Amino acid sequence: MLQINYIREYREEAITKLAKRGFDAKATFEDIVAKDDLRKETQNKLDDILAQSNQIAKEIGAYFKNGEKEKAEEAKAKTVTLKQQSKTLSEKLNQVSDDLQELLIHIPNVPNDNVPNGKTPEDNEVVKEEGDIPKLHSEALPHWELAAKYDLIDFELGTKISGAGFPVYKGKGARLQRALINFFLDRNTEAGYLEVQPPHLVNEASGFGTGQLPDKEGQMYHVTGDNLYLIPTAEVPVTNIFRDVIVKSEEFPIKYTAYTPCFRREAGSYGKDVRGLNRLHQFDKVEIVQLQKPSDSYQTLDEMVEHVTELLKDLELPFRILKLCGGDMSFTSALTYDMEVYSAAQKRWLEVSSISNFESYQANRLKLRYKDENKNNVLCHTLNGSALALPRIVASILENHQDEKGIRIPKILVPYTGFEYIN
RNA sequence: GGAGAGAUGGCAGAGUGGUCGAAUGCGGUGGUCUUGAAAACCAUUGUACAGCAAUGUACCGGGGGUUCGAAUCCCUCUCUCUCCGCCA
Repeated sequence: MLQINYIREYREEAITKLAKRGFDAKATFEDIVAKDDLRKETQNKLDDILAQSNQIAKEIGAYFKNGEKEKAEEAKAKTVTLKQQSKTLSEKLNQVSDDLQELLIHIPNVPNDNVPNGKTPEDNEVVKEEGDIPKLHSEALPHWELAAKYDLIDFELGTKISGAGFPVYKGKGARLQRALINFFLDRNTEAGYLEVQPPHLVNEASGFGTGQLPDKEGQMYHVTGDNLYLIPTAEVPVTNIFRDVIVKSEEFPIKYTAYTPCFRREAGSYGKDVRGLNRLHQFDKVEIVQLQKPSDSYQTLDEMVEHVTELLKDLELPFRILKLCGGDMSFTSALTYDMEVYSAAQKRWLEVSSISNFESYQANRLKLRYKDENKNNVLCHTLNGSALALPRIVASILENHQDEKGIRIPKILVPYTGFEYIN
């Protein structure tokens, strides 16, 4: 959520920047400023009435104490109008504040200046491409066939138990998953991230804090009996650790990592996008989250990209880094890098990480602040990224590392899997 | 699931209708003392909105009500704890 003072101060600039993501903010901003003016005006009037009421109440107290009953009754009479006025004004204030909030939460984050122009994924900017795309032998298979051939993943079994998009990992397939989780967590903690295990179901306030609610309600599984949501990413519970918190500036950078399953309804997806491991309703992901001082957050973003880059290199996967264009960025992000691995049998790039700086957008919803040098409370910047999402990594390992004998496990993972080959 | 108790500032914990944004203790910050530290002593120490400021207003789990006046009384919701039951 943007800060009202930011909108007031940088209105034209913000309109221009938001246009980059195809959002026309002009009319909304006008409404917002007008509503905010009205809010201030109403608040001032109300404060004035309340001040008068408080004054009279004090006087009445004093009269009673001195036994001056008539005077007290006289004063009481004066409060009748004030009471009526304060009631009307506070109702109006509530209404105006609600309206204002409603307008504010539907404005996406302002893109950073470095965000490329564009509307669709084709407009994303490739900033780096690394690793060799393997030349597969003639019998090479896509990962869903490899998974069946070596009995690593049973999609039909998952469908029986739950439905499409809920695979069952078996044997070396399950072991590979566990190896990846441990590898990622080890590397993240070595890089200074604190490992946490957060809840997998969150309440409404948490969903609101990171921006999933109210707009993306349909993306999450909703447990209506208890009004809880299954997390679509560990970003939600981990970032919400800091909801309503004022951190000390010397605590920066605050770095957390968590492994969680992620649950996504993915309504409307179809075709090759959902084949095999490409898009699932439940998948595993290790997430990294950082809180930073505004002045340092972009340096932190670069560091996070670098960290994930190292993971991909160590997994011996060809990958590329995209800087997302305005039209392809998520609602809450100011700048996002996507990391994609190449899946050689499918001949497609698969997104395995999305690393974003939300600047103060989430922090404003979360009321997450820090005390600066002048002891003012200032909104933090929040960042997060996948390090990494498992299924597409698995898909890419299976496809890229297949040969006539089977599937070779990347060297770095062998200590975790306990085997070098799947065959 | 049944019965009961409770929710107050960073923490602990007073406060049952007026002078309470809230005693006291701990913690934090600044200072005095000290070669330095500890101890002791003194001072200070919540958040938000409006305002250049003085200051005003709001906040004692959330929402509503009674009253001239609510942390305090009433209603309601949420959460926590204790005991019993069940159970990984």
